[in-house]
Amino acid sequence: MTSRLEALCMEKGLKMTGQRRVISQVLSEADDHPDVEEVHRRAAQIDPRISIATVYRTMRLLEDAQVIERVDLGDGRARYEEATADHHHHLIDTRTGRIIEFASPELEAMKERIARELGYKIVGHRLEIYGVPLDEADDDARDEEKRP
Amino acid sequence: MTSRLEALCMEKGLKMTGQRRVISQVLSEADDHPDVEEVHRRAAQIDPRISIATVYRTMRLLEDAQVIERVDLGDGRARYEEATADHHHHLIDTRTGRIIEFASPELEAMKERIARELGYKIVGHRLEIYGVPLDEADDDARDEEKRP
DNA sequence: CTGGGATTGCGAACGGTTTTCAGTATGATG
DNA sequence: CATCATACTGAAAACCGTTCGCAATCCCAG
Ligand SMILES: [Mn+2]
Ligand SMILES: [Mn+2]
Ligand SMILES: [Zn+2]
Ligand SMILES: [Zn+2]
Repeated sequence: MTSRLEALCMEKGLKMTGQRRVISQVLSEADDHPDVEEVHRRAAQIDPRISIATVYRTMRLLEDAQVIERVDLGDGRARYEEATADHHHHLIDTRTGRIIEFASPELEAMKERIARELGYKIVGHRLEIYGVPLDEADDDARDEEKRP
Repeated sequence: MTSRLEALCMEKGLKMTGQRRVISQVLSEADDHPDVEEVHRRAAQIDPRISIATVYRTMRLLEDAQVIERVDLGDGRARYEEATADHHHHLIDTRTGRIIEFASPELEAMKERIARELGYKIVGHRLEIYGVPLDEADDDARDEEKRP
């Protein structure tokens, strides 16, 4: 069956090759934020003769076509997720690497207001929060108390 | 004369070499967000035999010592600025590359609240806004009207 | 002054990404 | 359904910012 992303690609008039079909499927089934190597790993499980170069090329193609979005989480590599109607940001658990998505209309509005006050119209923005679970953060505080 | 950053380095007990003095001076005099190559270019004007490897090493040293801060503006390389008491973010003019600094306690508070609601304590965060001047943005809008 | 650990310059190595190029597959056309 | 121009692919090389290994040099506590 054709995946969500494959359908989207056809709508956009992209030439559908076997490789693109496989990569589209992988990305449609993903509910995380895989990097290129991870996409390649998953794609290779479906068709082992897909090269990493093709994955790189396809990710760029899909990004330019606005089918997927690049996510920069501060580790050296690009991560990706399916493009969605609803905009969101990421909170990264620095202990586990777990990624929590969140959206905040108030925050978006505030950001918009700040730009306007500076005389600018926003064309893009980036926000990530790095954090540790509140209970484990307590542990940290206790640790520091013991070593002043 | 010893630069602000050189004094700071000595306070922190870092061994002061000629190269570190020059790089400290360059960074003290900078009021922008230079990348490593730019710092090297400026340092080489003072002492042409400073190598880029030493600049890389020194930037990391100063960053670890919290004397400077790394700024990630989304172009592939690391940029730096003197560490200041007051935290701020950057609005990048995508037309000119100009960087405007701004701070917003409300925004920081909101971000803090969002993390708390998700059960997290913030240990770091990143926010950049990319924009175009409001008047030029008007031009864009007009352009699009003419080509619907 | 001096000795020895820290620092430097150079070039090689690195990791993620892009490009080159010759061979292959796609899908529009007849 | 066969043909064919064209776009795409795999493999390897190039790229780019950054780090590393090593021998030579420098700092500074004694
Ligand atoms: Mn996401
Ligand atoms: Mn700044
Ligand atoms: Zn947002
Ligand atoms: Zn902030």
